[in-house]
Amino acid sequence: MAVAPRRIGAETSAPRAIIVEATRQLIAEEGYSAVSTRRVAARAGLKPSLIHYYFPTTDDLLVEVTRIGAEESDRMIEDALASEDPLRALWQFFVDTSRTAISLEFMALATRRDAVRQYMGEHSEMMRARQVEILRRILGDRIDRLEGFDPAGLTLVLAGIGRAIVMEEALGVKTGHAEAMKIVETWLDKLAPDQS
Amino acid sequence: MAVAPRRIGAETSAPRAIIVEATRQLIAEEGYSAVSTRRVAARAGLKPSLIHYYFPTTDDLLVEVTRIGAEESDRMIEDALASEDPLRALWQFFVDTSRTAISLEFMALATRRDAVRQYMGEHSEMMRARQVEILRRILGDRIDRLEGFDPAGLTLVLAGIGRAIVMEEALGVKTGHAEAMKIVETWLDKLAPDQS
Amino acid sequence: MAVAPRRIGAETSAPRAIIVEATRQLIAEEGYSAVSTRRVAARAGLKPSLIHYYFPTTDDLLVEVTRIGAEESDRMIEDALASEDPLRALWQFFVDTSRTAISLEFMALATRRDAVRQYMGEHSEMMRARQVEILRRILGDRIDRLEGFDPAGLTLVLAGIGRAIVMEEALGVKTGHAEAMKIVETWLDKLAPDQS
Amino acid sequence: MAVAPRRIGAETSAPRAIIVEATRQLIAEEGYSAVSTRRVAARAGLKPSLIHYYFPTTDDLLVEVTRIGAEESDRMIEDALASEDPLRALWQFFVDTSRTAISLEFMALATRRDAVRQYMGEHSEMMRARQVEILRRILGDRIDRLEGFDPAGLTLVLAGIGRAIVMEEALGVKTGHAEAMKIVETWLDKLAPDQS
DNA sequence: AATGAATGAGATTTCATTCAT
DNA sequence: CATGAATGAAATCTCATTCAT
Repeated sequence: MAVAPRRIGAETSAPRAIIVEATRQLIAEEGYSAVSTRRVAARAGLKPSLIHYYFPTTDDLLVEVTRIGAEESDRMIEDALASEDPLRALWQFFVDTSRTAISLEFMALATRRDAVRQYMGEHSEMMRARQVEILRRILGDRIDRLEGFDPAGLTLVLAGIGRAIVMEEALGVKTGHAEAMKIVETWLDKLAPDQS
Repeated sequence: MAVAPRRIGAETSAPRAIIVEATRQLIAEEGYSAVSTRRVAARAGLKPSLIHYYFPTTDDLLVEVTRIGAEESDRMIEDALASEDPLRALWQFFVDTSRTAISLEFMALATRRDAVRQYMGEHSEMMRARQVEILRRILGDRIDRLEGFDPAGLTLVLAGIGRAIVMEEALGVKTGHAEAMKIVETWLDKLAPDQS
Repeated sequence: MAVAPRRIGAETSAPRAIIVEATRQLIAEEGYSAVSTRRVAARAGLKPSLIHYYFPTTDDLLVEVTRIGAEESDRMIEDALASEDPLRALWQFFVDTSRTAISLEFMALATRRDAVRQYMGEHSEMMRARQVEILRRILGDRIDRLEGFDPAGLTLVLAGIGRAIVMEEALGVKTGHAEAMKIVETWLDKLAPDQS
Repeated sequence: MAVAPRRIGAETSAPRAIIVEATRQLIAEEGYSAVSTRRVAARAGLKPSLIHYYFPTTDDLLVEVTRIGAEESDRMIEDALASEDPLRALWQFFVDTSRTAISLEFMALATRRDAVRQYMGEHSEMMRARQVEILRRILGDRIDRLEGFDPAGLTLVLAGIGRAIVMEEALGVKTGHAEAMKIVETWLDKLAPDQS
């Protein structure tokens, strides 16, 4: 866990966890711009000063929340990759509305905060590599059933389509969603393990 | 255009256009959260009060910038659809870094501002429908060369993949980009008009 | 009518009357602090600049509205004094909720605006004298039926009690209202003309 | 006192008391509309930000000043009711220019601020009831010396006449004041305890 | 007779951060 | 380990008024 060396409060201290969770909720419900010392304190039921005691700057807090969120995503992706039909499970993860919505917030946040961007970049690269590694092993030659496809391209393609669907749903856009999902299903069927 | 009847100042008035352009630049360079009376005024070289004279609320300004940006996108998409290889041109548009980056900002903005979200939703739906209409006519039976594909799904798939590539590039992520582009190129080749 | 010599728009011009009426409504509904160039213009359906064209300063407008309101009160008081039972009619006027509420606004306004205070003072003094003159003539010796009473004191007493009742009603206070009205009725009965 | 649980700073903290007192003076001298962060800070000799540290919203400050002012009135009324000639002492309180002037300001304030109106309404009702209770006990049957009078009506009548006199004095109106005071004196004489 | 443009001032509120205890 | 106090900066918005046309 040795990630942030200059952390002050003990990593397992209750207030610290409460603050991080309150911030996560705030971002999920009102967007990253709603994150402020006061708002977080109010939601956590703690004094504003305590937020700064645990997280000297707002950036520190945002990076930590990003890190915790990323770790949760990691676990979900690992679970997906370890399931019976890893590719289909991965796709389910990519179109999971609640997860993707907050992950888009983190992405928007990354464009504003250098510290967050750097963490997100490194972590995304790492997770992409991890997915590719697993998929390459699991899919093996089956990937050739889709002309021009490669595991690395496939993960990006699925992630991009999933995110687009979730993003557009939030805007009320519907045209093309069912059709896009059908296209993806065609691929998943072709690559499914039981398809001998 | 007959959009905002209570608009102050002619649509072509110099300060109005200057304000909108300054705001667009600000969003492109520093994100939508950088938009504030002072920042816009400073960049536009105008007095802060004048911003509110033309745009009573920040929402009014943001909606206008969104509208102007959407109109520019419309023109680019129409140009793409009217070109020799419409699908490839559309794809070029979707991976155009400068355009997509700011469009992602508008999307993030939409999650925070009701007025922007509504406009974005309606406009996106409209443009999606327009693309589908044109592609359906242009591609005709050629769409069957790609198993499971349909024009409506195709536009979403291309847009999603394009956006993902641009977004990840901003984070410094590279794995899978070349491979994803190769997958798309395979489709574009198959659907290209000259491939009789 | 020769009241304000430096008036610009013709006194009978339509916009002028519309502005004054809009301001009166604004004061009645939202209090004098709601009076501003913009708010008045919005309610009158006119351009903000036009308000300043007719009333160079906000004070000019407020004094005019005060004047018009006072003139209306004058007419109502004159009607009361000319009626069959002038004293009872006067009392009815003093407890008329809608009239008294706005008159209290004018009073609050008077404490803030010198021009309004001066006008209000002079006008109140004049109307008090007018009421005393009429009551003295009408009541004659009947005033002696109330020990220690005098027409001048009587008008102030009735006005004060009426205003207190209206003011307190606005606050939701009820205790003593019915009893106070009963006290006043005792006086009115004693002084009534038909009581030979 | 246990009124505002979320109050920042001890009730006796120096800056807090200074702010409240500065606000009270401001209201007394220039009216409630003169109350603003800047004005209060300037008069209190404190930084504007500190005002909002102690009173997050202007309403919070106004309600507090109203509450403090009401408490002072309470004490004065209790003193009056405990004196030798309670009714005369009460009347002295009602025509005390400095007290009544600011109390009229609070009343005007109540029409604009919901929080103040509610507090004022509840408090006025309570104090009226308190006065009635004491007067009923003290006056006993003597109240019958005034035809049609009742303790509840009497307090309202005295308060209304007193307020009217103070209010009109501020406008420079004089007619009827001496006469009205004479009427009240007649009542006070009749109800005085020593008149056996 | 009317109006659009412009602007300096100020109101209200929120914020991140520092510091002393 | 925690917190109350304090503050400079800025965000959003409203306002009265002036001026040129």
